[in-house]
Amino acid sequence: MDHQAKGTKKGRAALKADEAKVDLIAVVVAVNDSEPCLLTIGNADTLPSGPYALEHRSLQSGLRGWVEQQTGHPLGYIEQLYTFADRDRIGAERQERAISISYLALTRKEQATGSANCGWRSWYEYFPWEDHRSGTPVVLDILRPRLIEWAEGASDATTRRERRQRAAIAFGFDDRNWNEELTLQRYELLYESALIEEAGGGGDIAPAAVSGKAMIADHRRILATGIARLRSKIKYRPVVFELMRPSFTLLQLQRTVEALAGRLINKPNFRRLVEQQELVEETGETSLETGGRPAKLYRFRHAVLDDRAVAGTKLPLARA
Amino acid sequence: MDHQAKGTKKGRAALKADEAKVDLIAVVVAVNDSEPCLLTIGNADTLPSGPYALEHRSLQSGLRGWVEQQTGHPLGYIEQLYTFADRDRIGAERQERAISISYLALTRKEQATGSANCGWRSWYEYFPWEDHRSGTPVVLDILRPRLIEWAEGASDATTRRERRQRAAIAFGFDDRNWNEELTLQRYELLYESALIEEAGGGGDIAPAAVSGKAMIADHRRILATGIARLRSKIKYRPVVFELMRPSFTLLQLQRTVEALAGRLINKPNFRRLVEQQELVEETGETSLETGGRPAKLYRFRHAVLDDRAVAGTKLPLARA
DNA sequence: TCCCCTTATTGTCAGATCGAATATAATCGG
DNA sequence: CCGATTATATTCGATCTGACAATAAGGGGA
Repeated sequence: MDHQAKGTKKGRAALKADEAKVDLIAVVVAVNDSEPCLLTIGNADTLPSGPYALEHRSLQSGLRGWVEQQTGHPLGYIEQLYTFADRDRIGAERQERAISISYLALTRKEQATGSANCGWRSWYEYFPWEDHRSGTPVVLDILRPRLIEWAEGASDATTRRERRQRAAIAFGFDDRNWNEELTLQRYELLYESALIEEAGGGGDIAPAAVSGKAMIADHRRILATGIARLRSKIKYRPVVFELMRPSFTLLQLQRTVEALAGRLINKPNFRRLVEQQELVEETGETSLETGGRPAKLYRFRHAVLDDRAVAGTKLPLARA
Repeated sequence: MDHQAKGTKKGRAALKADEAKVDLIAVVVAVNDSEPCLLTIGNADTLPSGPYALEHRSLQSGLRGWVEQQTGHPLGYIEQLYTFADRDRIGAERQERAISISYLALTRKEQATGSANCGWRSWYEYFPWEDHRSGTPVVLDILRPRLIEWAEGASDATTRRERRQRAAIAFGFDDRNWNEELTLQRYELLYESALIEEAGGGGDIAPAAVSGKAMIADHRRILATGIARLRSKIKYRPVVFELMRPSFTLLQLQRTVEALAGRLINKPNFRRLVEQQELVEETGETSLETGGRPAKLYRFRHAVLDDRAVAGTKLPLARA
C-alpha cells in the first residue's frame, strides 16, 4: 500500500485498491395521533436504504430516490446523522469495505402516495423504555434488576462501579432525572449487557415486550441515533413544524413535541414559549374538534426560518 | 442499474458497479498562547487526510493513522464532523465517486513529536472576520459594503431581501448580535458572493488580508464546519479540557475558551459557572507567572466525564 | 519599608427566565 | 340553564444571568 505521494487530493486518483461500497439509509419520522412513527419497508423492521449510485446527483438526492422508490413517499426535511463503517458487512471471503451514511427525515404520514411494500410503526415498539409520557414505563422495572446484575457481574471492582454509574445516568436510577436525549447510550448499554436480541444470543435476553422489537442488522442502532438527534434538535431549532399539518392547534403542537420527547410538558409554559418566540401566527379560524372550548388554529411563521434561521429558536423541555 | 432485489442488506453484495473512493480528513485543533491553531501539512493550507484503506480497523483508526504518519502527531479526542460527496473530484473522464468523511480532533501542541512536513497556523489566518476578541474586526468594514452590494445585485426583489437578511443575520449587521456559531453560514455567504478565492475567480475578490488565506480544494469549508461545531460544543460538553495542560489557572482556561469562541467572556461569571459545575478541582499549587497575585492551579475533574458524561455540562457564552 | 501596579478572588444586585399553580372564557350535551 | 370539558390568560416565587464593584495577594521601584 502506497502511503506516500499524497496530501494533495489530486495525487490520489492513481490509487485504485481502496474503494468501498456506500449505502444511504434513512430514518423517516412522522407523528400521527400523538404517536411518533417510523417508515419501514418489507415485512417491517427494515429502514429504507440503497447504494449510492452513479446516477445520483448528490448524497441527499440519492437518498430521496431510494426512499421514494421503496415507499412512494417523497421526503421534505433531511439531515445527515452519522457515517460508519459496518464491520458486520465486511465480507470475510471478499476483501471489501462497506460504508453507511445515515439520514434523518421528517414528513407527514398523509403525504404518502400509498406505495405497496412499506408501513408505519410507532418507534416505541422498538424502544418501549423510551416513552415516559404516562410515567416511568413498567418495562424499566424489569430492565433495572437485569442491568444491575450485569453491572455486578464484572470481574473487577472498577468496572463494576463504572457500569453501575453508566446505567444509573442513562436510565435515571437512584433518584436521577430521566434524560430523554440519552436514547443511544441506553441502547448501547442494553446491547453491551446482552439484554436485547441484536446482542448476539449469548446473553439472557429479556422478553420481546420488554426489550422491544429488533431490527435488521444495525438498523435499531441507527434509529436510536435518529431519535436522540431529533430529541435534542427540537429544543433549539423549529423542526417540529415539518411534522405538523399546515394549520394546527397549540395543543396538537404540544402533543407532537411530547410524542417525540417521550415526556409531558407543562401546558401554559409551552404556550408562553411558543408565542413569545413568535414561531406561529393565528390563521383566524378555530377548531371545534376538541370537545371543549374551540381552539384557535395557528400556522407556522415561515419567516422565522430566514429570521432566526440559525439563531436561537427553542422549545421548552429544558431541565427536568 | 438494478434497483430491485434489495431492502435487506445481504441482497446487495452482488452489485459491484457502485463503489466509491473514501477519504478521511482531519481538522486538528490546539490552542497555544490564546491562539486557536490548526494542524496543516505540506506547504500549509492543506488538512491531513488519506484514503480509507483495507488495513484500517475502523474509520477512526484510519484517520489516526494518516494524521500520525503525515504529522507525527498522535490524536486524542476525535469526533465525526460530516460526510459529503465531493463533486469537484468526480473525474469527468473516469466515472467514479469520491466520498469525504471529515473529523474534528483536539490535542495540545506539545504532544507533537515534531515531524517534518507539517505546521500549526492560527485559524484566524483563514477566517480574519471570525475573531471578535478585540471588538469587531476591521475586515468587516470592508466586507460589509461588498456583501450589501452583492445582495443588491440580485435580479428580483425577493432575492435581494433574502440576501440582505441572510447577510445581516450571519454577520450581525443592523444592530443584530454577533453569533459566533455561524462560521459556516458566513463562509457560505462569502463563497456565494464570490468574495473569497475558492469561489472561482469570476467575482471581485477582496484582498487576501481581508478574505483570509485560501486552502486546497474544499478544506477551508471543512475547517469552517469544524470551527462551528467546536464553538457550539464547548457550551454544553466539557471538551475544552482536551486542549489544556494537566494543570492550569482559571484565566488560562478562560483564554482558551475565548480563543475558540472568538469573543471575550466576563471573568467573574466564567469562574462562577466553572466552579458551580464542579468541572475542576484545585491542585493545591499556585502559579506566579501571571505578574500579579498568584493564581491557583486547577485540574480537570475527570469524574465529570462519567458523572455528567452526556448530561448538561455547559460553559458560558450564552446569549449576547 | 512603603506605595503602586497588576492580577486573582469574592460578593452584590437588578433583570430575565422558568416551573408550577390559579383564574377566566367558550363550547357542547343534557 | 347547568355542568362538564377544554382553551386561554395571569400570577408568583425560585433560579439563573449579566454587569459591576470590592477586596486580597503578589512583584517592583522609590
